[in-house]
Amino acid sequence: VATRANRTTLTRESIAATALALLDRDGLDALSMRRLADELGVGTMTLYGYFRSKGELLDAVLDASVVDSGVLHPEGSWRERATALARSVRANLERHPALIQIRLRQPMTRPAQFRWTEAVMQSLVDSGLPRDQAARAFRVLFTYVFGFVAFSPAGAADESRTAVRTALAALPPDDYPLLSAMADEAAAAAAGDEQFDFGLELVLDGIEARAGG
Amino acid sequence: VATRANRTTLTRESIAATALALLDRDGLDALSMRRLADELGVGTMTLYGYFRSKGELLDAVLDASVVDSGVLHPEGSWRERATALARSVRANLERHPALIQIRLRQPMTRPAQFRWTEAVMQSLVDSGLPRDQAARAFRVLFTYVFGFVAFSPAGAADESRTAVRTALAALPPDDYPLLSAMADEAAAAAAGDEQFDFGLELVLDGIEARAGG
DNA sequence: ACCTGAACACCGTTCAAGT
DNA sequence: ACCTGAACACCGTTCAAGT
Repeated sequence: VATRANRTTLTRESIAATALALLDRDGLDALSMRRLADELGVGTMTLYGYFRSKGELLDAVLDASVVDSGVLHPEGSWRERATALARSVRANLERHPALIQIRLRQPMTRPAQFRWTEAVMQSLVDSGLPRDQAARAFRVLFTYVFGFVAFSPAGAADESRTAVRTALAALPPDDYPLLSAMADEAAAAAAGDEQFDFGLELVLDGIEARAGG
Repeated sequence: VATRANRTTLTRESIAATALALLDRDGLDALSMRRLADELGVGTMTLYGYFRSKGELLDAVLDASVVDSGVLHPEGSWRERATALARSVRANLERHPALIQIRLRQPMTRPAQFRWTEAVMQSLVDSGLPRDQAARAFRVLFTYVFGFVAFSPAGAADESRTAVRTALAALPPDDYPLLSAMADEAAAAAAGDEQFDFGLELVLDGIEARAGG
C-alpha cells in the first residue's frame, strides 16, 4: 500500500528485498505477485519486467537472504569451526522461517549458499576424513541442520512443546506404554537450542569417530 | 473426470484415498478441491460435507498414508530394529513424495504416526539410554530421516547428482578450491541409498556412544 | 440428510497497448 | 525502454437453494 513516491528505481535486488520483508512479516502464503507489486507501488505486470516468473523471483529471494548470513570464517579446531558454521546457518534460516519451504522445491544449486558449503567442507577435510567421506559427512550435517529448522518450529517452540506433551499424555497407555509415560521428555526434545546442540554434538561425534579421532 | 457411476458411497476415507492417489500422480500443486471433486464425479461443495476445510482434508490424507506403513515390529538388537524402522519410514515417505511438504506445516501430532514413534523409542530405551536422552536421540533420528527425504530428491536421484556435479564443477577454483575439486564426491553424496545408510549409521554410532557402548 | 450452482475474493500469467 | 490494464484460466470458501 506504499505510494509510488517511496521507491527510487526498481532493481531485481530491491524487489527481492521487499519480497523477503513481506515473507518475514506475513508468511509464504501472503507473497503473491499482486500483493508485492502493491507493496512497491507499481502495477502487477511491472514485476515481470524483472523476473520471468514467480519461481525466478523466489530464487532471487533465496540469494538475498544469504547476503547477511553471518560467520563464514570461524577460528579454531575443525570441530569448533563446524559447530560455529552449523549454528550460524541455523540462526540465519530461523530469521526467515518461510525460506525453508521455498528451499524444499529447488535443491542447493544457489551460488551464494556455496560459501557456507566450502567452509564446512574445509572443516571436515581438516578433520582427517578422506574426501569422499567428507562429502558424505557434509551431507549428513546439512540434512541435520536443515531438517531441524524444517521440522522443529522455530518461533513457536513453547507451543510446539505443549502440543507434543498434550498429544502424548492423551495416548492410551495400553497401546503406547512408552510414549504415554514420556510426555515430558518428548516435549523437552521437540524444539530449542539444547536439542539442536544435542543432535549437533551427536552427529559430530559420529564424524569424529570416522575421522579416526 | 470420473463419472458419478464409479463411486459407491463417499466417506472421509475414500475421499482421502483418492486425494492421495491424485497427489502421487500429479503432485501437491495439482490437488485442489475442485479437481478432487471432479475426479470423484461430484460437485466441489460436496467435499465440504466431509471436511471443514482443505487443511482438514490434508490431515486425513496424512493419516491415510500411514495405514500401509510397513514394518512396525522388527526383530533383533535395538540397533537392528532402529535401522529397520528408519528404512521403512523412509521408503513410505518416498512412496508419496508430496506428503513431506504437507507435513512441514503441521508437526507430528497425527495419532497414526505414533505407532512408529513408539517402536523407535522402544529400541532407543533398550539401547540403555536414560529416557530423557532417548527422547532427544529419537528427535535426532527423526530429523535425520525426515530431513533426508525432504532435501534429497527421491525420484530424481540421478538428475540431482548431475545438477550438483555440474554446479560444483562450474565454481571458480580461486574462491572455492575445495568444492570445485570435489564435484564427483559431492555428487555421490547428494542422494541415494548408500548416502542414507552412511548417515543413519553415523547417527546410530553417536547414539551408541551415548548409550555407553 | 445429502448435495450443489452461483458468487466472492483471491491467484499467476499472456497479450496488446499505452508513455 | 519501461510500464500496465484487461482478460484468461485457475484457486478456497460462503451462502442460499435444490432433492
